[in-house]
Amino acid sequence: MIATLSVYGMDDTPRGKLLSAAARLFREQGYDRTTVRDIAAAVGIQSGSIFHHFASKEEILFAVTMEVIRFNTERMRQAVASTDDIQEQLRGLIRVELQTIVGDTREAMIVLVRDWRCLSEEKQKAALAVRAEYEGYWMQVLGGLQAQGRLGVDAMVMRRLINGMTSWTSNWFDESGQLDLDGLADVILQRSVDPL
Amino acid sequence: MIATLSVYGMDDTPRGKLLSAAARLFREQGYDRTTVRDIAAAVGIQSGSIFHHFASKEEILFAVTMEVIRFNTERMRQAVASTDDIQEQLRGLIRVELQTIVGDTREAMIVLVRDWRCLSEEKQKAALAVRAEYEGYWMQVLGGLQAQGRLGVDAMVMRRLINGMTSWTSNWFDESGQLDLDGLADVILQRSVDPL
Amino acid sequence: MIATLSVYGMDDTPRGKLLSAAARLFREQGYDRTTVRDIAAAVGIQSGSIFHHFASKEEILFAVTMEVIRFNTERMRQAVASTDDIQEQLRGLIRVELQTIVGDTREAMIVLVRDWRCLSEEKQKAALAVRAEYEGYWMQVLGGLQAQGRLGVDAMVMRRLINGMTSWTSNWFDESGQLDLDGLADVILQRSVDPL
Amino acid sequence: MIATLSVYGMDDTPRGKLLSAAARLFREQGYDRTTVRDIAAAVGIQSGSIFHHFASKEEILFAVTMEVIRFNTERMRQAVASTDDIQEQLRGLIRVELQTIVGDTREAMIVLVRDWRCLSEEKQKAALAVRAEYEGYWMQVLGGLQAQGRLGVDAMVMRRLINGMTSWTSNWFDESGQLDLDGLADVILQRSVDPL
DNA sequence: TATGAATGAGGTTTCATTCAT
DNA sequence: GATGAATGAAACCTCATTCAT
Repeated sequence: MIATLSVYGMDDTPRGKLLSAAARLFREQGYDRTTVRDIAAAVGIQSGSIFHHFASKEEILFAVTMEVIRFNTERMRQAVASTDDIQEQLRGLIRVELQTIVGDTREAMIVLVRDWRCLSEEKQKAALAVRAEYEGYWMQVLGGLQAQGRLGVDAMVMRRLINGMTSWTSNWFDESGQLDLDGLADVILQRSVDPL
Repeated sequence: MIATLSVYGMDDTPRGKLLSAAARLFREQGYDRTTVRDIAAAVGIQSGSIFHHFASKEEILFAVTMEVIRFNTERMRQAVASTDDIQEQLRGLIRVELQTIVGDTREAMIVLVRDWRCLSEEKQKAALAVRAEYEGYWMQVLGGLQAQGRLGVDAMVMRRLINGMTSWTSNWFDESGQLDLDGLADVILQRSVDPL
Repeated sequence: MIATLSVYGMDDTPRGKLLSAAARLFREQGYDRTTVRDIAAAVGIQSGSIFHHFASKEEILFAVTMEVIRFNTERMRQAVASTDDIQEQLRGLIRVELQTIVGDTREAMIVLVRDWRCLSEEKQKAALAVRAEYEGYWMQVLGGLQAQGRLGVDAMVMRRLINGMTSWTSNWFDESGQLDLDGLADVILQRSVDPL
Repeated sequence: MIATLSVYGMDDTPRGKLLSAAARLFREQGYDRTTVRDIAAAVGIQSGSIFHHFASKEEILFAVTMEVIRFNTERMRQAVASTDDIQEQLRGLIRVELQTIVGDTREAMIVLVRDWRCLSEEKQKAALAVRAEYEGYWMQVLGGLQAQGRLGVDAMVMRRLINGMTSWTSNWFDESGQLDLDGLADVILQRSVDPL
């Protein structure tokens, strides 16, 4: 059910390889502890050559951020579009968000959360603007459920609680464990919405 | 109901003032971006003088980490000891954990989560060892509820979900908003455990 | 009265456009602060393409230097040739030198003085050799006046004083001000030579 | 007659030695071509240590600039104060300016002129503000002579011409030559002012 | 204990130049 | 002739840490 597109822009071009390597290194060591030399070495070029592709180290972080936000927003759009049943829409959103956090965009998502403050305020604003669509899907679905009286709490608060549960999975979830991703999504769904 | 001890070690001594200042700066700027000079300036001494109190910058982070873990573990112990009703014990744990994250130890808790990886593996292990008691209280209570069939999911998984919800509050919770801390604790409790 | 030839070599060819752009940029930013990219961008090509026209960045500076020396030397020759009256010859030299410094070769002349030391010693020597003819005209005329006892000071010293006055005009002279170029030339002449 | 104070701030302190070395290197190689390592090596410290004394390389240039302006302004003040005869005052100004350019502050004066544009606009403004007093002495004296009808040209223009003659001496004057500094000053004076 | 100058390794970035296409 | 990605040396600057005073 989950789309398996490769992340926009993280392709086989020099730029794409740089972004993939950077995302991995940022995740492993943190943005501040990853040197431009590290990134260059990971793709087999000299550190100075990086600056033909990105104006600064921060631009690399920004690019990683934007690519992953755009890519995952598109996934969210698809999840909502795939059904008309609002509860199933929520299940889809949760599944996809879990997928983004423990699956193919895992590296970038961890970076996105942890190194967010390493972006300048300007860049944070730009990223938030794109992120708005992503959150829009959540509010649309949770708002609908709240209107049906099935949430028991404000939609925004519920979004925050779900977001906490999903993002925290990066710290513990083991795909080879007993509980699989869809199972976890179901648990979270069950804790979030009352049955009709 | 929440204990209002001051955090152990973050007292009026030079060392304590250093720790408070460091926790705040680490939270604001991140560990890597906070310089020893920043910390020294915040308490009005020279950067070289810091090394009479701590052997290295990392020792400061470690000390902040350990102080807050010990302090909050003691709070957890009290929360469990304050009642025999297992559901009330869980409510207490949730309340206290929220309190640690948005209340008096907020600075240090954010640092604890975000800058965890800046500690050497050795120090991480040492901190985890102390943290074990903290998590022990949770497993005792959640394990009890699971034994009563009131959890609907593995106790460990539930702990992770709750931990996600509580820790994420640092990103959004506003004490001056409509929902207060106890109200939020109740919402989380309700989502976690089935009534008898 | 002043020749209005365009500077040799600074024509409409790619090489000529490069030289003009370089002279302007060197004047504005200094040789060291002007990048090969700046120059390339100013004429709408890529930086790598510059090296089809010049072997190195320094060769560009050298070419600017040589073009302007040759061009202005020719002007000097004409100024001396245009009259037999020795005082009028000096007036012509002063006028032309002022013209080179505040007029059409202004950019290059400022560069010539200020960024002289950016040329290798070898190139400095080569440029000085060509410059010798230029200074020759001055010495011929001032030497003649000194022989007539109308200088009151050694011809070489007088040449240095005049050169100081003329070259310094790049720092202050405003063509739209009250004093025009010929007027200034007359003032300098008057301060240099005693009447018969 | 010429004061032989050592330049303010260019004393035996680390900072003073740094300034002297920097002035010499800037003069020899130009500001842009002088590296922080060069300066550090010249006084026998590591390059990083420079930044305990100056916040940036540009601050060193600025300090050199300001010290020499202040020092020479004080000399000018003394030159004017030393006599009431206006023509002798002018002789003093010329002598002192020549002294600043070929004598003890030679290094810094050449730098001041040639690398002026390497200062940020902000710093240029700050330096000009201090320089105003220096130029004030010239305008006071030349204005006085103009009022007596002994200048034959606007005082401001005359100041520019003299400034050209004096500053250019850095390119040619040889103290061991036939003409000494006072002799040169007399020549310039003679060319500038008509006798009563 | 406190100071503050010094260290020295290492960070990001710049840039003239090269070269395969 | 032109391109533009890559090089690699070197630039300025940062910063945890040391140590004589």
